[in-house]
Amino acid sequence: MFEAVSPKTNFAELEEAILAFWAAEGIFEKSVANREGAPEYVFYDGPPFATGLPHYGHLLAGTIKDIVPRYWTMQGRRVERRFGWDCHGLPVENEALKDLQEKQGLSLSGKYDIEQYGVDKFNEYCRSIVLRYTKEWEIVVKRMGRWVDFENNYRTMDPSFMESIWWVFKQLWDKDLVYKGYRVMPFSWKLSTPLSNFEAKMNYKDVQDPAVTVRFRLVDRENTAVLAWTTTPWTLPSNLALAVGPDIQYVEVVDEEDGGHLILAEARLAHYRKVTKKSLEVVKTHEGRDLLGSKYQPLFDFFAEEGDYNAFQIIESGHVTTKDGTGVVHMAPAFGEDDFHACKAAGIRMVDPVDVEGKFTAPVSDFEGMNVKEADRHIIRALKDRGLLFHQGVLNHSYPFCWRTDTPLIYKAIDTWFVKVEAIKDRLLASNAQITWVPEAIGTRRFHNWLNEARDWNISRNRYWGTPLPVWESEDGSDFIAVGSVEELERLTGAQVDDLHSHFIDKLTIEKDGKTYRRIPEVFDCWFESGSMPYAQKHYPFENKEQMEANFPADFIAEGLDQTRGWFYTLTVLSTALFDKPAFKNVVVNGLILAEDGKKLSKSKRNYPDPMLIINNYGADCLRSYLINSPVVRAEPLKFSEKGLTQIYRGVVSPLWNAYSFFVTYANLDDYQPEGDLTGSPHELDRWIISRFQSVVADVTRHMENNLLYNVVPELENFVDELTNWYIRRSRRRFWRSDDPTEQRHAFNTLYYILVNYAKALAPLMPFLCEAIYRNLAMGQGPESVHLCDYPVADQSLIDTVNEERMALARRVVEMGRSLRVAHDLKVRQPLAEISVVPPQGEGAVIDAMAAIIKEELNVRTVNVLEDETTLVHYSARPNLKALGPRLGKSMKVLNPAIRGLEHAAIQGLLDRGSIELEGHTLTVDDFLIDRNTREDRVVATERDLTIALDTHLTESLLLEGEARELVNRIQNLRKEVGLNVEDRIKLAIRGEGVAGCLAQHAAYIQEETLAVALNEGDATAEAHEREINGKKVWIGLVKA
RNA sequence: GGGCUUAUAGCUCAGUUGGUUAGAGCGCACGCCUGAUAAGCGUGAGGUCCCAGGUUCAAAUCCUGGUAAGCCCA
Repeated sequence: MFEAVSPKTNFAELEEAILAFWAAEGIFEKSVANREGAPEYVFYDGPPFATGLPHYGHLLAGTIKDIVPRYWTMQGRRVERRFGWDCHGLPVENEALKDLQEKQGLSLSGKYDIEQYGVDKFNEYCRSIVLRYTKEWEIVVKRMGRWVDFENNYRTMDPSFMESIWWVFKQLWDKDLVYKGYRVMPFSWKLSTPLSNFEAKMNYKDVQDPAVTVRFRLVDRENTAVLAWTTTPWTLPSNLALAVGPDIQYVEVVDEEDGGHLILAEARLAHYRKVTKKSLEVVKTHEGRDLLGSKYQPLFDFFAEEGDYNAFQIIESGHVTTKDGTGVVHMAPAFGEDDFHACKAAGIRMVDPVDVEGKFTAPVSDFEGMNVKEADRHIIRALKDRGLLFHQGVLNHSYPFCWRTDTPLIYKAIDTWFVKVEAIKDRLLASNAQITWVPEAIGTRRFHNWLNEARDWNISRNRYWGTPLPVWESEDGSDFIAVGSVEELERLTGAQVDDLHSHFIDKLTIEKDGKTYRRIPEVFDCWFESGSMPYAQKHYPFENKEQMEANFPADFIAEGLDQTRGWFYTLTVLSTALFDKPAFKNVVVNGLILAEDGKKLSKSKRNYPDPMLIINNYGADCLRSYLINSPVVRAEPLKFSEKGLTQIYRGVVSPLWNAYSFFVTYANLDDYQPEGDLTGSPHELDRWIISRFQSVVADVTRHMENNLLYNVVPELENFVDELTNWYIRRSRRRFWRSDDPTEQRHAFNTLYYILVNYAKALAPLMPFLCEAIYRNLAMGQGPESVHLCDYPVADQSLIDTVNEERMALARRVVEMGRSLRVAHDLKVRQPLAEISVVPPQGEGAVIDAMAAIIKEELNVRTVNVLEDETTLVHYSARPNLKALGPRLGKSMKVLNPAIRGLEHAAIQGLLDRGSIELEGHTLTVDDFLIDRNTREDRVVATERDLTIALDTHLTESLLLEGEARELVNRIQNLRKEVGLNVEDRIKLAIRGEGVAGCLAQHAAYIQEETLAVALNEGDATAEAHEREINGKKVWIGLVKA
């Protein structure tokens, strides 16, 4: 006996019971251990931050990361799955700062505050909070059915992980792929720290800033100046160049005030005439490129010596526009990213006279110690006094402010360590070419373009909680030592090292050749850390050397689209730099999950349902299937909708479960045991569903091999429909009538085979339901879990194409028949004498073979195969373009209307003779598409090569039979109304106009269908119910026998 | 501003190498249901394939240029 299965099972409870079973029996561990010695299928898990709770995006990625490894496990591979945590970085530091504020009232903001609080205390605080949500993560991830090892997880803050990062860095160092440079970044002088671009975007304000237009006097032109405009006057003392656009038109105008000549963009002239109320007459025009190389006098002489190093000349920059200003841009390379790059290209050195608190330093002696913003007005005054100020105005604009302190940000060059990505660009592209991307365009276009335009990678951060850069700098700044392991550090410093965080190692100094080396202050970008994951999770090369090398690169990873610039990139850069290989061979990229209204998921707006609520309502299997059956698996956005879940539930989960419940119910009634050859039934329907199932297995296997997960669910929906709404519905009686035990056994064997193997095929996608079905049906035979089984293989010998085609034709006839009945208001309960079928060429025998099914489905007495259809239809013709087009080309222009104009008789002639002459061409039947058009006086339907007609003439006999069926229907409804069980026997009484004739013919049929042991005998009239049949009244009474 | 993606029925989406009358589900309308399932079954209506050009005998499909939305970068 199988365990009874209710069609109304609570799936959430069922899933939890299965989770308990997996945990108790260690099924996940067994699924890995069972494949010991088998070829590995290598999976890398991208580490999330545990500073927040998991959302749908994580659940989706987790589902993909579960389905694929489960599939390959069943295909015989050993798949190790370790969870990882991203522990370092700014998000953690910010969380810590917030926490310290809330819990201890400490308002630490910026470099000095943190250093005063103590980097050791701060880092340890970060360490203490970084894993605080891991328990919640584990609960949700497990509840989704994801199998992943949380115990042997990796953490980017583990000493072993950090040591491998050092090793990776040292490799790059030794390959000369690391250098120190500058980068212009948003900078908070209040916090004395650079901010990320992301942080800089967090607090924009509308403010008024001074907008000054300044004269830069040319050296070799008497009384001529170039005008440049800026909203940051404090950067003018650091000016080292002016930039123009080579293709921009410039004009030279006369300033009537002093007769001097001024140069500015033509497009900006009108603006300046307006604001200065001067006529500024044009005396000359210049192309931007003609101005390149012109020397000018520096505004101030603080950095006059830079003139010897290419400064104070006009250079070009692609960023110059004529939207505002003068079309000439003042360049202070320390304070603008575009300035920095343009000056670097022109060979100009950088000067930075502003300290970390935003104050001018000694070289700018006039303003030394003054905050830059405060200095603005003093600088303007100085320029005015010296006649260099052309115009002074005010600009309203949106400007970034520090999100922590609300002070204006400045842009400032800071020391930065880079990896030379540009130098290895070709190798990166070569690595990418070895990766299979789903969807393909991400790899061939998006990622390819990104690599192609890659700039050197800034790997250092001026923060605290991270893996320190293992670089020690000599006191005079002339020499660096890079350290690649703990052992090396211990050897160089003589100290014992247990923890690599900065508060443990920064005090260690290295003495070499009489010089003292101290560690530089920077820590790694956390992307460098996660990009080192393939090596660091194994503590490579300090441990697991052979194991790691044998299993690199990964077979598979799966992450979101945002990782194109994140993990996908850093993995690829490091693996290519180190080993000239990609870090992964296959990747599935998922898109963004949005709320139902198309907006971003937002906790505060509550525009999406809580994941745990969804899981409890629909089950994790349903959620998994929904997520996987959506555009999000092709890297497009998904609007999360509960309706979509209902659809999966109704379309796949519920019918599958009901089919299973149906099987168990009847199998138990007849004490069925699977025995013998389960696929040996000769029955048409059995062979059909078994054949269809092989195709499904073959298709799903193909999709899984290619990681095309989004193709899987539609395949299943279609099969479930075929299984329940055709196979089971058509086979129902075979399961409950045991007059032919062999026939019944075939039916049970078939359905048993389908369910067990379907459970196996679906197990990676719906691990819970499949486990439940498998465990009940297997009855202790075979492995204890479906996930320990091998994946089913499509058996080609069971595929019967002829059978499938026959069934498809029969289903088409039935569908068209139903459509005809509805269109002509002929209800199915009324039997009809005959259906005439004009089958496609040569398919007459098929219709004969399928006649029984057609008769029953359409309630007709006979199926008549017609060879000549012309009594039912008349013809029209269209050209078969696929055949004619390539052959006749342009002639189609005349042939097309000629063919469409052919009359019925002409087409009939074509069909008889096989060819026709038209417009000078000889055309055969294959060159045409013949349409059959129904004649309006007949009940005829036609569709492509198939035509059917219903004989609607109702004889007395047909009417009586129809009446009998109506009676059965009313009686069955009554049985339900009075609360009888399906197996209860009844005594029946029927009275009414003209029912006598019907009863005389069909009493036995009525009794059999309604389980009536007596008809119109004895006491059954007591409770007579009035009903109507075809406009006539009948009275029906029934009592339980 | 740049790169990529998307645009097909009221909604969510399929649509193969260019080929004829472009499909599904939901929703809607009508009908059906006691022997698994009302979270069911059947039938039907519903389309300017974003716009404009181009290539071609033939374009939802290929090309060019727009428009709109999304993601990433600046």
